[in-house]
Amino acid sequence: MLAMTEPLNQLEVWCEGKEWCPITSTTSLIGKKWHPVIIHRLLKHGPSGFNELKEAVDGISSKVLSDSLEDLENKQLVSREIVNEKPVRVQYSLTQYGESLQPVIFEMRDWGMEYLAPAEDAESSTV
Amino acid sequence: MLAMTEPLNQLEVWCEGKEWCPITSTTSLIGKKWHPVIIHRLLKHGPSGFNELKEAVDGISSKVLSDSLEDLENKQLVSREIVNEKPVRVQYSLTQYGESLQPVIFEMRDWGMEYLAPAEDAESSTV
DNA sequence: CTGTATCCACAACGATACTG
DNA sequence: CAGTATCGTTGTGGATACAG
Repeated sequence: MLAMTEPLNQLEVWCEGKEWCPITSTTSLIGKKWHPVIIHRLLKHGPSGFNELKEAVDGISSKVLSDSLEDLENKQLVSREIVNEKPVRVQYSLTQYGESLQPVIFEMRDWGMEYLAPAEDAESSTV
Repeated sequence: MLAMTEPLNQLEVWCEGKEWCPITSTTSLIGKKWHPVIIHRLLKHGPSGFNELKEAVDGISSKVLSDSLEDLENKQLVSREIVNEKPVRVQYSLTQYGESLQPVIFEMRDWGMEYLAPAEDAESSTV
């Protein structure tokens, strides 16, 4: 009811008619634990260095971040560029393809904000 | 509470300030392989039986579907109701909470539709 | 029809330490 | 700064068979 009404008809065929499923396809790309957070960070702050990401994500280890970035690179969602040789400086950024995920990531974020936010007594903080 | 513009500022704090992250929280709920597809199916077709889901999802085994549904139940996203005793009939449906995920799931689906759809020469299918 | 019981395989994650 | 090397643990999924 949101936007399109026509193109979605195809969906019924693909998704319920088996064989190919847009959702399964999408999760196969961003379904790993840290992928959405990493992508979100890149969406919000633009190109970032390895350690910048490591700080921002919080909780992720070097290895897992490294693995995740490599995976995202293979999937063409993130690009890796060496900016400096001396003190090695690498920059990770979203490809156009990766940026197209913005609506998905933001929707996930917004939902989490609305339904999973830790209890906040802020409203009735007048007490 | 849906259309918020203010609260999002909090996000920067929570998500980049560490500690709590809406995206990580969301993926911890629907981040498993089949969860999004199952939810999507329930969104589109409403309450369904076990085998109905098994058919619809395509590729999922009894065990994994069972495990997934149990997990979704524990997370309060899906409710399980026994409709009939004779020939056992069970019905799975989304809770209100689960239904609230619609924007997220649809966004994933739409993105997949747009960017991952298998090449279609449908345009020139006049043959 | 609606599951459970097993068992196995492998991917994913995490902690720690080390390197250019 | 930007990773890699190990190693171990757990998670997740898949195949098959069986059961209420």
